[in-house]
Amino acid sequence: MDNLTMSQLLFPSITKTAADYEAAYPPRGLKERAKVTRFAPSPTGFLHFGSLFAAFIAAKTAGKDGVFYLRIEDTDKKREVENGVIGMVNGLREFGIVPDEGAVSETEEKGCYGPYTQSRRTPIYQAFVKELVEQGMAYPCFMTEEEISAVREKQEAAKVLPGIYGEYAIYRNITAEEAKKRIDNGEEYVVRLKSPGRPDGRISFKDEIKGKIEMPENILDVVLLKKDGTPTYHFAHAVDDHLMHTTHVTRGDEWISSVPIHLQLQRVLGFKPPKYAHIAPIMKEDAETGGKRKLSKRKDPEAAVSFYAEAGYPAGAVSEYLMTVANSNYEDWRRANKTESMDKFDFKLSKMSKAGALFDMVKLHDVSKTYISTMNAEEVYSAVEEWSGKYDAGLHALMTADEEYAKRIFSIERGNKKPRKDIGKWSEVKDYISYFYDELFDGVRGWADNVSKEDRDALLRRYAEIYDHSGSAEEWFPQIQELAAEAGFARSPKEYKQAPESFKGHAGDVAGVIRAAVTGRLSTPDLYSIMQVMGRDKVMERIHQALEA
RNA sequence: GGCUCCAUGGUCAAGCGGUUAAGACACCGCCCUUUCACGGCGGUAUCGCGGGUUCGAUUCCCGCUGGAGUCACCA
Repeated sequence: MDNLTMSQLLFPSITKTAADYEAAYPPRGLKERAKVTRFAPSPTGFLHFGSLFAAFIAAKTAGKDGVFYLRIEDTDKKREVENGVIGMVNGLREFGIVPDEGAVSETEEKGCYGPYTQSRRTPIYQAFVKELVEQGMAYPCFMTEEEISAVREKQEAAKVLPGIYGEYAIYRNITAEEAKKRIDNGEEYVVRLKSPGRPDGRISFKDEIKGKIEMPENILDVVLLKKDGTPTYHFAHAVDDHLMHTTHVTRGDEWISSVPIHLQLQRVLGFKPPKYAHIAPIMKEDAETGGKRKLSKRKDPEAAVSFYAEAGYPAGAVSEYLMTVANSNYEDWRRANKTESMDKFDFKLSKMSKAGALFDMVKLHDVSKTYISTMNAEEVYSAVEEWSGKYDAGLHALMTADEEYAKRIFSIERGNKKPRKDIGKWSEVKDYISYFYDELFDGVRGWADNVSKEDRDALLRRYAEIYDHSGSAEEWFPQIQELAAEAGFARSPKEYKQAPESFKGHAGDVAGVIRAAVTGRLSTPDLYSIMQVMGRDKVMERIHQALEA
């Protein structure tokens, strides 16, 4: 009877019961094995690469038959940031992650299992706590911060488990009368679980990624409701994931140690626990210690998802990388299914690695190169146009000034069966195509050292005379060979190798001279195509410039 | 410190009692080639240590070491 008095005292305005909410959140009518997952960030406005990874995993786990939703965990006002939700939603969408349900912006959401924003669910949590109080499973605790830290100090000195439990839980058996007196007196309190855990109890559960995990049972009287009536993460997790029918909780593995609390909460509340999949964090080599550590928002620019957008890594390429990290067999699948959508790949939580992988920027770059190599000129153009619009006004101006020209540049060695794998990120494009634009061209960067200056100049002068811009690709190379032969170079590498002493070099070296003059560099895509795109005037101009230099 | 997880090349990793210990990135070499790439072929390089169990351990068990996580009215 006292419990009932207590629950009324604590929650006089809560009229709905747990059963009411159970009825309001009926089971989802999903296919037999369909999974329900979620991504549940705090709306800090900062999308961490690790968070993106977690969201990615949750979305892939749900797949097309399941439901993936976005829940905003904003129970801590101190962490809140303006427009954090919309920032999060937009960040995810850039990477193709669009939740089936949940928050859409600060004020809107979609789906029938909401609200999906915890700050709007306070009465729900309180209804469940109220019920626990009625059952004598929860109680108000009036300890002050000072008292609690004094207890902790004592416990640490005595080398016993720190926290509020057993003899340290001094309000565990507080009467309704005393509670009323204190409340009337203006004292603040939290509501704690009256933990049924036994000191020597053990629990075990099967993690979908890590396998069987065994741990001591929870004996702490954890806080359910903070003094402002708002739930703690633990309690909100238990209630929300139950009501929203989450089947698989995917989250960072820093949560493993609180699983005993969660399991206990679910048991006390009469909920069936979800399956857990604890994801190992993406690590970073720490230059200072030489060891590994989590990718840090503070120290690592690449921890922010915005970093990749700025560098110009296509979101699709980042997703490809994420998937190779998540399921290493994805790479093999991708090689065998070059043009398939990633959605066709059978992602498995059980294939995830148990240990944290080191973030590999070099690998990302390679994945991105391969990804971009499959794009056609149109796609590359619009990506570069969009990227430069945001991050490189100079490049953007060139792109839009002559769209056709830019597209012809991007079409070189692209869209064929063996596409060139050159661009890794959009920020590389400017330098890569700089010689096509006089505004960007910075002169000859260096000559190959196997051709003397006299020979070079002679070659260039002669080439300027014979250059035929209207010639076809088939006619072009024989012309180079002809020029080579005239000047004492072999027509082919093979011919040169047979008698190196009788030649100055071979046709390739001659082409190299022309390439350096026209583009300023030793390494470019197919020269004939480049000259065709550039136009006769620019080609001749470059050759003459090189001669004068 | 207590509790917990993890441990194969420089990196990501396959492996699940017997293998020449896959594959990818990076690196090196060769081939192809008008250059650069792409591609093809090949190469360097890995089972942390010590005990068991076993005819036989990278694989199973224990210990050690190392790394990571967690011990809030933050998530």
